[in-house]
Amino acid sequence: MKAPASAPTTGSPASPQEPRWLTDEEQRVWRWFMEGATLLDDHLDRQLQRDAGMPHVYYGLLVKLAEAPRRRLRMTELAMLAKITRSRLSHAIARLEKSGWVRREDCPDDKRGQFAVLTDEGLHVLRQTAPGHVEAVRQAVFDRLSAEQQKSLGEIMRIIAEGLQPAEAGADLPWLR
Amino acid sequence: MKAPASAPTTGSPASPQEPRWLTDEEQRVWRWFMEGATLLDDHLDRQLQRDAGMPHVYYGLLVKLAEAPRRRLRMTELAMLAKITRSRLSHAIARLEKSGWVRREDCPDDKRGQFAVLTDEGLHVLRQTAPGHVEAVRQAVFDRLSAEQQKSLGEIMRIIAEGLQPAEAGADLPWLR
DNA sequence: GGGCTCTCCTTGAACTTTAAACAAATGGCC
DNA sequence: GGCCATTTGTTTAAAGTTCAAGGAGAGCCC
Repeated sequence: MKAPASAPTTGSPASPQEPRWLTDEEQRVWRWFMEGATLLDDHLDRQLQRDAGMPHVYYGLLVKLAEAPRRRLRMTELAMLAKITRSRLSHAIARLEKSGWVRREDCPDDKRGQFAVLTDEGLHVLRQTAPGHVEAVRQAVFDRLSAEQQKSLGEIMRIIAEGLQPAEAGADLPWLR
Repeated sequence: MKAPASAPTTGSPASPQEPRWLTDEEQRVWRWFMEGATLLDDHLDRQLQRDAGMPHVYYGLLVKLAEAPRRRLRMTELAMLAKITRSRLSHAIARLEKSGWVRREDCPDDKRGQFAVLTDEGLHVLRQTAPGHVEAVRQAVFDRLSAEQQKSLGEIMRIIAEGLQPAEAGADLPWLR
């Protein structure tokens, strides 16, 4: 799907080395993966845009804040938890601030630092929209999979995720993971 | 992760019905899913942006065109295959046209219609960059999963994808799926 | 303290995506 | 033929994301 099918099997490897093409079976897996992931993310994005007035990623930010100690997190910490760049987070928080769901606060210890703080209004939106969102996730994913499949899915995605975590990520931030 | 943990189990269902919250275990699965999918897509996006000068979705469009009969597809057909809106496709093709990798062609049968055609140059870029891309996919996914896991992953994602396919999609387009 | 490097976060421009509105062509129906 | 709903693809503007650059404070070494 994403790449030409199996390889024209060669004898000795050439200089740039014969690419390890995907087999037909691997291609099928890969195609379903991309298709499922795309459709799911688009679906949840539309659901949240409609019901909560924000994209999926922004919703995820509010959730992280809601779970944090005083409903607040340092920008860098939030960025790492949400797996997005600080730049993207800056823009996102600016938008959420404009919507009144998050406010910024200076960090007393470090004058460079900023906290993103979930406002009462933000918490309210989250409470209002969480049920609908969980239901959407359930209908799209959990309702359709057996207990075994759910377990597999978790393991598989954990493996993939951990493989892509920049090795040093969080190594020096003990309070992460 | 995406939603508060398990439910304050109620006796009788309330009016808007007690939300079917995710259990802790489901939450873990869901968190790894989102995290893995996000990291993987970002990773491949960066890989292709760096090596091919285009985002992952655009690369996917070139692949679809390369696999199509005369390296060409109607806009609507391509949009359905790639699971994107026609609007998005219009913009994408405009960009790819500017890069010289795709050209538009009028449809003789239907004056509204347009074909997107993969140019020789486009095919060349694809050939150049496919090996690197497959390798990236392999390293991030297939090299890390057992045969069993690969099979599970395919099945699971197929189930999710098919559940989200608008039911009528392609029903009237027999040449699709 | 002075100088150096690194970290924290923001900014602006370029690019991509979304959503809504639209023109043109088709196809069916009378 | 004439009308009307639908399909096809594009366009516009607003929203979101990426990339490279930069200001400002912290940390360290002398």
